[in-house]
Amino acid sequence: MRMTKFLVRTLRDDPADADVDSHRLLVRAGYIRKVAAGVYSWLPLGQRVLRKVEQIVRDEMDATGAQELTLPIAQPLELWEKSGRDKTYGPLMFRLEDRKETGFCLAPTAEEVITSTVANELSSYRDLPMNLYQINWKYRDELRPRFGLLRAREFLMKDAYSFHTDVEDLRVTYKEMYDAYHKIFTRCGLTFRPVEGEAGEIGGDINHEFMAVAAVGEDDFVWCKSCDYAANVEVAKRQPAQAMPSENESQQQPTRVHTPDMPGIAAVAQHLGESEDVLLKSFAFDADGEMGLALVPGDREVNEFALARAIAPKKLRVFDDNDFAAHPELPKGYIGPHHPSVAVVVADPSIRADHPWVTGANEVDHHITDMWCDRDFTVGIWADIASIQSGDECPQCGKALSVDRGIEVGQVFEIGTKYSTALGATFVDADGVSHPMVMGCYGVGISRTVAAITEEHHDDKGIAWPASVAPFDVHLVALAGKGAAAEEVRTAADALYRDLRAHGIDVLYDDRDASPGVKFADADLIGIPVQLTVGAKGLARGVVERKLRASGERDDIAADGVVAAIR
RNA sequence: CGGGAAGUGGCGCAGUGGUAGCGCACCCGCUUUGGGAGCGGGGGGUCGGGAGUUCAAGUCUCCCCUUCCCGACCA
Repeated sequence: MRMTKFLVRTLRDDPADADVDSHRLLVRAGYIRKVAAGVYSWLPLGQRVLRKVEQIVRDEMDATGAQELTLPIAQPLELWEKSGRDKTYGPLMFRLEDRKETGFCLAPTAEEVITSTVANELSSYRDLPMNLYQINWKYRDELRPRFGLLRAREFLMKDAYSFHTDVEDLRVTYKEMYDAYHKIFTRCGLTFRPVEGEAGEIGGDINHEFMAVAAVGEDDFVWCKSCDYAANVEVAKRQPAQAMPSENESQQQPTRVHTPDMPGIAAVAQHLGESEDVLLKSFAFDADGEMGLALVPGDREVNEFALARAIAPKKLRVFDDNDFAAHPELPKGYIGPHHPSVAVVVADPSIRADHPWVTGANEVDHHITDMWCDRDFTVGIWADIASIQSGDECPQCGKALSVDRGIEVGQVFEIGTKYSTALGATFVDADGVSHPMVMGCYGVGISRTVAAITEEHHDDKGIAWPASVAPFDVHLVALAGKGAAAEEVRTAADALYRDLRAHGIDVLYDDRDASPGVKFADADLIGIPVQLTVGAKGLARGVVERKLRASGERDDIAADGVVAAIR
C-alpha cells in the first residue's frame, strides 16, 4: 500500500482525551478515531490489526471443530424477558423500539439467541455436543466507558456457546477452549495467565478469566512468574504462614500508650518507632448480629472474600459508620481484639508470630504494646484472611508471587442449564427421555485484545506490533529527496515494493514527499515490525537498510536479496 | 449516579466585555532531504447548544448537551 493513497494521518500531539498508552498511540498513529464515548471508528490500519486478531481467533476456534455463524445484533427484547436478563442487565443494555414499538436491544451477548436457535434446530443426543461461535459487535451502555478500547460501549467479541448432554461432556469442550485460548493469546504476543474465577453461587460453575498483564488493567490478580499459578486476589493463596507458638513471651506486660489523633497504622508505627507489621489491624464486622473482629498484620489488608468464607454460614457485613456509632466501645482506629463484647475473632495464621503486637486500646487516642497472641487475646477462627502481597511465596512452587493488574481478554465459563431451561433447548436421550442441554460459553474480547497488545508492545516512540498481528509485514521507506540520486532511489524503491508484494509480503510503502525525520518517526509510531530504508547512501553501497522495530536492531541487506532475507 | 475538570479551525492550545488568534496539519511557490526542515503566500472557525444581561458576549448569568479524570458499578 502506498502511503500517498492510504488513509492514515498521524498526529504529532497526543490527543487530549486519551491517557492510557493504547488509546493514545492507536489514535496518534491513525488506527482508530473516537466517534462518541466508548465508540470508535477503525481506520484502515486499525481494521487490518482487528482482522489479524480476528483471524487468529477464527483459526484456533475452527481447529477445535467449532462452527462459525452470525447472530443478530438487534435482538428482540422478548427473548431477554424469557431468561429474565432484561432486568438483570437493566440499563447496561442499549434499548430501542421498532416502528411498531416492539422492544429490541443491541446485543451485549448472545446466550438467548443462540439457545433459542439451537432449541429449534437440535433435538437429539446424537446432535450433541455442538460448539457454535460468532465474531460480532457487542454493545454495553457502560456506566463509565474509559481507557479507549479497553472499556468501550461498542466492542468486537468472539462468543462461543457449546451444547452438551451432560457436564462431563461439557468439561471436554471446556478444556478444548481453555487450550485454544492459550494458543490464541500466545499467538497474539501477550503475557497472560488464566485465572480461576470465584465459583458461582451454586458452587458448581467453573470459570477462568484470561488476564493480560497490564498496569492499566481493571482487575487485580496474583500470579507466579516461576510457575503457572495464578488466581484472582479474592481467592489467591500463599504458602501457609508459619504458625509459630508464642513461647518466647516476655515478662513485659501490656502497656497502654498515648497515641493522640492517630487512627491509622502508619502514624502509630512512626510514632512508636515500630514497623507496620508489628501492629495488629483489627477489622470490625457483623456476623448475623454478632460482633466480630478480623485480625491481620498492620501491613496487610483483610481479604473480605476470605473472611466471608471463614465465618460461613454466617453472613459478613463490614462495619459502616452507623455500626461504629452504635458501638462506642470499639472506637474506629483504636480497636483491639481483647474487648469482651467481641463474639467472633478471626485471625490470619501470621498473627501467631513470635513477637508481641501493638493493638488498639479500645479507647480513643490510645494503643497497647506488648500484646501476645493467646496470652492477652484469643482467636476463635484461624483462616488465611490476609491479602496477598507481591513477594509472598507461591503456594505451588514457593517462589515469589506478584500482584498485578490485568486486562480480561478472554473468559471460559460453564453455564449449565439456565438458558436451555428458560428457552426450551432440550434433547431426547437414548431412552427417549427429554433433558435440558448443558451449556458452556467462551468469550474473547477482540477489540480489547488489540488494546492489550498495544499496552504490552510499545515504547516512547510508538507501537511495536508482534508480527502476528501487525497491519503490514514491512514498512518500506524511500528517501528519494530531490538530489542527484532521487530518481534512482525512487526507481529502486518502487521495484522493491513490487517485488515484495509479488512474494506475498504486505508492504506499507512510504512514497510520500516528506523529510526523512518525518518518515522515520511515523514508521516508529505506526509500529510495523520490519522497516526497510532505501536511500542514496545505501544504494551507493548496493544495500537497503533494515531495522527491527521492537529491538531497534539494524543491518544492511544486499539490494538484490531483500525478499530472500526477510521472508 | 456522586466528586472534579474541560468544550475556541482536522489535532494541541491562548484569548477577563470592544475587528477571533498561535503551533502542528492542509493547499501553492521556491529552497532543503538520513531522525518530526526554512522562507513567502493561502484556505479553513454557527467559539458545544439555547435563553438572557449589555450599545457591544468566545468572555457575564441561567438551563441543557457532550467529553475526560476519581469513585461507585462491571457475564
